[in-house]
Amino acid sequence: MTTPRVRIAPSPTGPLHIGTARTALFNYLYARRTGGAFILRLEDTDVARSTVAFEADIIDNLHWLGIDWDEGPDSAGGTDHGPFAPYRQMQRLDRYTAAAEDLLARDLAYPCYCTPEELDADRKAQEAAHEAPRYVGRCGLLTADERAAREATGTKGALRFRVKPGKVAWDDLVRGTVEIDTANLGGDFVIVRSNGDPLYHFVVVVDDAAMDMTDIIRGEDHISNTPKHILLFEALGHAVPRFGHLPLILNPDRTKMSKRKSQTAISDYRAQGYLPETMFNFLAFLGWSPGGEDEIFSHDELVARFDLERVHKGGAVFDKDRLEWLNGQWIRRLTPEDLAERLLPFLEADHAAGRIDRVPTADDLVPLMPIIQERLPTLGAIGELVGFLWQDEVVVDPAVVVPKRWDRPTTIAGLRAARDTIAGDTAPIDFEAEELEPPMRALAESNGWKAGDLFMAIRVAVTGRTATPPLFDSLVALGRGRVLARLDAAISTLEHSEDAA
RNA sequence: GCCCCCAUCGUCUAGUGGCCCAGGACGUCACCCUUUCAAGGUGAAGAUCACCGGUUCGAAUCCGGUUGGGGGUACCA
Repeated sequence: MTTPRVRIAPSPTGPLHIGTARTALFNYLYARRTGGAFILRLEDTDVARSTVAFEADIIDNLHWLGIDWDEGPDSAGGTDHGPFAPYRQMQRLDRYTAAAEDLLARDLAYPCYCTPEELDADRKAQEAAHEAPRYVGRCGLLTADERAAREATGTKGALRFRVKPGKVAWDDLVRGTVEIDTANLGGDFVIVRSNGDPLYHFVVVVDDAAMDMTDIIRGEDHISNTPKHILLFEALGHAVPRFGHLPLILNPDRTKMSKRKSQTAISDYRAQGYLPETMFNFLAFLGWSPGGEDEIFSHDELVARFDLERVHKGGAVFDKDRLEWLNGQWIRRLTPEDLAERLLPFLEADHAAGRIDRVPTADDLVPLMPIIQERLPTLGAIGELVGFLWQDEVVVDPAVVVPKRWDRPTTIAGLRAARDTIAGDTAPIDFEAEELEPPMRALAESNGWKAGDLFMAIRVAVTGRTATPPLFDSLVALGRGRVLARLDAAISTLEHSEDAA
């Protein structure tokens, strides 16, 4: 058996899509598992919609996920490496032209001069007769003289591939035998536009043949295109590769995952603080599972276990809740240093957006990791969790700072007592969590307060919010000076908000 | 319409003829832990394996049909 050669061939007409990433991942995993080659090829023939920015997004995010390739473009707009370079279709146009001329010369394809109006009329007639829309083959019968006459008038024809009657079957890598009658292909299909641009079905096969692909692993939405591709491989005189069709990734309503109904750009997940480890792990489990009950697998473990035979046939809904849970699992597996490092860009973004007033260093962050690591669903949630640490001042809502069981005067008294205790007026204390807690509990007890109420009042006064990491760790992180200042500010706010109480 | 694919808890899935009146995970609920929020622990609810017929001593697993869902039907990719 020859070494497998597989590829992912995205169009740079949009950012890296979840579905494309999953297909890339399965191909990558298959190549790495079998010792084969994984190739990236850019299908940029849709010039109007392709951009280098999208090219960069695709390459960058594929790398971010931990996927690399043996042949293909190294960077957006850069050079390609590999024995079959170039790997960008716009740089391979001469090959499509040559292949098209070859098919034309062998009468496996013919020029079609039908106008859009004629084609439209055909379609309408078929629709009225309740027939499947198909090209009627009008131009397939033209003689050489008739063609010459058309050309003489300056009419440029599109090139149509002759679909031969019969059935095309293949042994799908994930579904077993699939058989389709070519009568259902819609007639002879266009492979080169009248303006000379080669079309998808044609270029994909010319390239897959030229690049010696052995296995075409792609989405289920390509099943009905496969007969066309097989016919083209045969016409080109090339061995037909194996095909494997992956189940679709679905929106919650079970339709094909789309930008309209779901978040589909990998870059968006990245921007929200999902780890590449999470995405790699999660995507691998969409339509595949290793069989056991473990669900958390690293890149290397996945490479070691991946098996095309265990790929499912049914579509899989993209479950964001599950993604978030998995991200939490991966975040908790990071070392404090690593987590702190990865958090920095998100803090910078919060700073740029004005949500925090200064950005801590990684060294500032590391000691905080024990109290935030298990509370972070995504890296992007850092500001929401402990942004109060880097804000110059917090807004305290008088209605929120008063605990449910307390009234305004009690809250003022409680905050004052806490302030004095921390300030050391009544009893000097070291500013460490273990040293802070006992005197505060004693304070609550001597006043007949529930410790939880006192703590909540302090929490809101100092952080502006009701949900935070453990109170005393938060106070220590803030520092004595700022804690005192915020307590004073909160007390003052309360004193001047009689009606709110 | 036509062609094709698919079908186990709400979701991701285990299961390849007996170990399954179906196991795990997410989510949900309850309890424990607890200064809040998480995390963690324990437990619960949740699937007559879409339905109907067959094959078999025995079917979620094999076969046929039905229903449902999805995909495709371009001079898009």
